[in-house]
Amino acid sequence: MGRSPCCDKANVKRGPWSPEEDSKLKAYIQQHGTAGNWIALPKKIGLKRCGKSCRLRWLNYLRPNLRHGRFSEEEDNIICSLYVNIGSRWSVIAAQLPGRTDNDIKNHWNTRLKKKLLTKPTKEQQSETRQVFILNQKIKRESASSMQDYNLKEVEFYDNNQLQPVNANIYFPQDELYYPSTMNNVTSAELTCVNQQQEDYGSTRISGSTNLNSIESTSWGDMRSLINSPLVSDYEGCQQDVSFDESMFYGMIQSQ
DNA sequence: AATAGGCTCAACCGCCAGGGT
DNA sequence: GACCCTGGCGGTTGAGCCTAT
Repeated sequence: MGRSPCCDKANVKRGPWSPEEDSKLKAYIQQHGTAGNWIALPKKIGLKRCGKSCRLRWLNYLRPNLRHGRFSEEEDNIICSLYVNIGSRWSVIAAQLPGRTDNDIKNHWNTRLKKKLLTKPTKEQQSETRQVFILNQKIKRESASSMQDYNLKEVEFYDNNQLQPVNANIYFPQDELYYPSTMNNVTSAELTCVNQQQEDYGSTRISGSTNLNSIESTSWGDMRSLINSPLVSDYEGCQQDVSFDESMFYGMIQSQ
């Protein structure tokens, strides 16, 4: 015997909600709340809708302080970072983006971000990306160039379990913006500390290459561990920055 | 102008966990 | 412990819109 349905499907209306249904539901919930029982709600209001449908309509469309419309670049970055870390736990991701629903984020990911981030670049694009990066690294190292040569991209690393943000700075080559979506492909990284007190940016750098494969998994959480490693944290008085070995850029996606 | 194919997103489906009996 | 009910969640669908031909 199968499980019993949550409502009598023959007698409930399905499909898009009418403005009248919306206003009935909204007015009732704003006045009385849900009383912790969605299933009983439509009967009380006089709606021929399934309780689950009412709940979804309220959560995704009618409740106050919802934001619809285009996602900002910052929101995209947060979604991507969290997706890399925790996967398709849309409700957890939505909790980090006030005003956005899990359904909105899921749709946005499935229709736009997934394609944008998971499309493999052509070999030509990879080669071009690599050359640009090498060139910028060369400029950075040899001429002790100022920070204007690089776009500062502030990224929040999230702990795998607790979702506590840890701030770090990443410098991307000028005019190049990369999404950290393919960090799972990373094989090595260079951690760099930069002392802001020194004019010569390059000469104060300490660095150490670390093979991320030697750690259990390659995730932003592990990047956090690296940042907090003795190599970096023992170097007092320095600003913590992270730069990447060129091999990390293989497979990364260049934004428009 | 007509039409096919792609895209978006609201809504639905079904599974699971947790609480109550 | 078994069963039922409900809320919550992620995956999927399909109607309507958009765009290219």
